[in-house]
Amino acid sequence: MRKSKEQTAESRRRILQEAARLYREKGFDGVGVAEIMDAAGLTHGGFYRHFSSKEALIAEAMAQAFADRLSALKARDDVAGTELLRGFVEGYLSERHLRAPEKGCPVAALGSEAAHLGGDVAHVFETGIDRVIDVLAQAIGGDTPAHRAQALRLLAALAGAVVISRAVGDRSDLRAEVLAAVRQDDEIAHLLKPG
Amino acid sequence: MRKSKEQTAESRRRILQEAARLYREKGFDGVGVAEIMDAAGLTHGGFYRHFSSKEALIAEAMAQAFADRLSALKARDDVAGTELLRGFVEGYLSERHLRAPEKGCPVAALGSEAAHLGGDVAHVFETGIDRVIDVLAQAIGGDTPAHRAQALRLLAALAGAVVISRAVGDRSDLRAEVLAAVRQDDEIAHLLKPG
DNA sequence: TGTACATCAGTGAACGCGCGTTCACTGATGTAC
DNA sequence: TGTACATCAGTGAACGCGCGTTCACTGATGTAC
Repeated sequence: MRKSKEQTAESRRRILQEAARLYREKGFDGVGVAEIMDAAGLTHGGFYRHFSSKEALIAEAMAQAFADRLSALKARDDVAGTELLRGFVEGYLSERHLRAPEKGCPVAALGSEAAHLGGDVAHVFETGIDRVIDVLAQAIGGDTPAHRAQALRLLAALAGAVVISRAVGDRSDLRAEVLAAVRQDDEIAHLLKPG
Repeated sequence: MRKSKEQTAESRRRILQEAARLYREKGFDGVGVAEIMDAAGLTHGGFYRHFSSKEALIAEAMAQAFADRLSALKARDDVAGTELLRGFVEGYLSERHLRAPEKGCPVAALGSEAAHLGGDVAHVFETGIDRVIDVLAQAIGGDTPAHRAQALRLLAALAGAVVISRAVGDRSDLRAEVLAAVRQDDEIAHLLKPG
């Protein structure tokens, strides 16, 4: 039953993609190796041909999740920085993002759980967040400390708002209230203005 | 071995206090019922004399965590609103808070995990956050929608910054960078000004 | 190019372990007379 | 106030279950000649 190099690489890709999706949806402790392998169309026994442990998979899956987000951002390379920022903020604060963490921001979906892992996972979050901040700072005005600071304020406010929104549940008045409040922030409202 | 009503109530209090502490430190899936009972000085078998399930304990322990935070805030009833706010923000963004999630904000410590539980836990988070926002809005200027909005922006920015800081690990340059960036936010910097 | 053999991706059963939960039991507390 | 009995907080062993991980095995792929 040995598979070709291409098929092996393809299996690995599917495992990472399903892991990146399922972890964001259910949390690191909410998904087992078997469920991920099943979603990838494999049996759980073969897992250790690809990864040395569940924690190693988590680190690589999070790198995948950040890479996906970055390439989605950079795919809009043609549009102006202000357009990119507006799309990012609108998407981040959208009902769709709240309801689909499995396709969304790893920080909002898994930030507080990642803190318990440390090691490689912390490093992946550090690198991933740093690159997102780079892209956002560039879109705001350039790679200066002041623009990076504004990008970090933006990400913190958005991630905090989404964490709160998801924690209180979808039938809470607080959800709409916190989303509206963050939209009204001076710096963020400025990014959302058309033109 | 039956205990008096007072001792029973005292046991319940200890279980809730240890649960509130350990969950914030290690996450809901990172602590078992046995570890909490042990920390409370009991054996695990007696757990179900006090709570119907682990999830019921989580809900009550989170209510306890929010109540503790609120009473710490309200204990400073004598000081002016601006002093209360400055103390809250300084404490939230302090290295001590980053390093001691077990005594800190439940949103920053457990927000993304709470989203997976829903039900009673979501309701506890909703109520707890709502009350914190009430106190902060009062300290900012009163119970108006605009002041509540500012309080929500503040909590979102602080929680987001702490989630990011803890996720990237304590040896990351990003940690200091995000904390400094949030401190420089216009609304927050205004709260931090003395006088 | 063809053959013989080593490699190794994937299977499915099995492992030990810790988890949430249950249970029979103990004996001090609370209650009814 | 004292006595007899019911209650029930807490103990410690046991339960079933799902988890991460290991392993013997299969057979197609890759490699060496």
